[in-house]
Amino acid sequence: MEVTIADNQLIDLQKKLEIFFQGKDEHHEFCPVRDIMDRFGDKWSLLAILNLGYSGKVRFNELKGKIEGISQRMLTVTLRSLERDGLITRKIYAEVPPRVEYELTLLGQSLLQKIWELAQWASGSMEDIMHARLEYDSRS
Amino acid sequence: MEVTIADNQLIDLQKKLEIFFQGKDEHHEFCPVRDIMDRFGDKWSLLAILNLGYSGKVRFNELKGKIEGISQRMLTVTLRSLERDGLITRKIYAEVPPRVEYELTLLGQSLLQKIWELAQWASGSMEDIMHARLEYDSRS
DNA sequence: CCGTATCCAACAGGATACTG
DNA sequence: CAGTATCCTGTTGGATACGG
Repeated sequence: MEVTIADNQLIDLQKKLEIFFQGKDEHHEFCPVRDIMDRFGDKWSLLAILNLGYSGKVRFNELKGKIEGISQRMLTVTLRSLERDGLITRKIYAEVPPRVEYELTLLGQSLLQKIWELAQWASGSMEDIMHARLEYDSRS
Repeated sequence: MEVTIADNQLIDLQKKLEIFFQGKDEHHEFCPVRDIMDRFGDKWSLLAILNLGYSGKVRFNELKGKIEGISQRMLTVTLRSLERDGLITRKIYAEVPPRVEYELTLLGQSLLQKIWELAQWASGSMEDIMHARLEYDSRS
């Protein structure tokens, strides 16, 4: 029986998952995963982090211009949440008019790395997914 | 001026982001990222994929038992969406009582790999995040 | 310029009851 | 067993107006 590289990778991953699953309390929430989504499973966090990674240090309205379609309210909410989790810093300059600059922390940069990899996956898999959808929709 | 490894990695990533951002149409949605979230940004998809990766081939109610708190309706909805995107397969056995088995496709396994890496990040960063939160909350 | 406050609509998703 | 169908609630996030 032939075993492909993909097979080996899956088996490898399954072992890791086994350890991961067994590590959790039987009646406790499966936290790390839930926590990922709570961090950037919303509508704007991912885009905010990507733009901050791309632009470096950015002012509020500058960022607002870069994230197409975001409202003032949601940008504030999103940035506050990221700041609270230590993913970005917020620097206020006591000028008139006021200037506020946002920037990724080291922790934020490490998350950006992961998000980037995920974006790569999405980019590379888009075609497969679209094809699968067309087929699925044509069957029903 | 000293340049750390982290600095280099960030600069590297910024270059990649630059290419990525410039590649998109100026007035077009930033798709790959949005698409990621549409794929598993909901409440249950991630957990479903992780459990399918862990268990291999699973029946409906078996999976329902593994994903704590999910309703019958949401499991159906989640699985249908994953199936539509070609991430899992659904095999119906014409028996009485009926048996339906779900399994990750190769595409699904490749996503699982990415999710696993993300879960690792979340696991490793949890402490930092919690610390940041405590500090943030104490300041306000 | 950089927010906050308030109100409101849309939608995700839970509870329950019913079927092939 | 493996789902639908229906109803209903809570939360997300958009629009708008106002404040430091």
